[in-house]
Amino acid sequence: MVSVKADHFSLEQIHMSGQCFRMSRLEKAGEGKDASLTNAGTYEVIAGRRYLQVTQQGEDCVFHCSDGDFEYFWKIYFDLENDYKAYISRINPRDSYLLAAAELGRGIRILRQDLWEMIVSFLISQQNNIPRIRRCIENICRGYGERMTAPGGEEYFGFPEPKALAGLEEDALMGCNLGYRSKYVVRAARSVASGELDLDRVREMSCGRAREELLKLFGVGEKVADCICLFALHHLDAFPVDTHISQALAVHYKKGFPNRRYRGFRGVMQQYIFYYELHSHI
DNA sequence: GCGCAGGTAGAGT
DNA sequence: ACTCTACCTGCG
Repeated sequence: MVSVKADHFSLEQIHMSGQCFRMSRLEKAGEGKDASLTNAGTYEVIAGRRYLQVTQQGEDCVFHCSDGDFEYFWKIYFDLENDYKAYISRINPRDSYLLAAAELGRGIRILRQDLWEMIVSFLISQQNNIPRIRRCIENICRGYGERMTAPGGEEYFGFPEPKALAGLEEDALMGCNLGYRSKYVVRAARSVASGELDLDRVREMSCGRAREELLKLFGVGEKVADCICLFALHHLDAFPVDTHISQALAVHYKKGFPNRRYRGFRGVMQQYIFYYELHSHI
């Protein structure tokens, strides 16, 4: 168990920001509606083959893991060392829209998630909704991932390795409710398993080169490539434009988003806008 | 029943 | 270089 003070950090907001599809609030007796009001709760997070329970009450976070796992994995995963207040302070004081978005989502962090898992997750995300994306990924893990037991005894499924999916028929994952995205995932698994796409090399690449490389995958377009760059490779300048962002830009940034001003951390601003568009709606 | 949900590939101008 | 459309599925 590791206890830390985490100022302006919110598991709930990270959960609701829709960047991580294997994070869920654990329903415990006695934690009803009140819990969300005080920003308190316990979440279960599965990342690749790892499992974590983490509890937050206000600024106090308790990670239910060893010191080593916290220091060398989860602290990095949650980007706890990064100063997001510094990003927010760079917002144009006259941009009331972005100020409001950042204020609402100030507890968001850009996670450092597994590359392969993000490739699959965002292949599935296209023309889809978040609840179903979660179900699709859970189905894939249950069907093809390894059954694991956490130190605390919890049973869960790790995310399947490329090898485990590469041998499937292209439409096999329709059984996991992926629909037409099945062939995208199977073909991506083949590309990685065959070495055609070297994930370790992609990790070493610049944002632009990584994006270029990811775009070669069947089913990966600009938006999905940007999501992978942002949520797996932690290229904070990546700025995925989906339907929500596109609409927000059309309303609030008719002259275009101020890319110059936010260069280097545009992806953080993207998340504030995305979160705001999804969760501030009246 | 119909449109939409964190888009993309492929065909047609 | 654009614009248009089909595409699985489930929820309002």
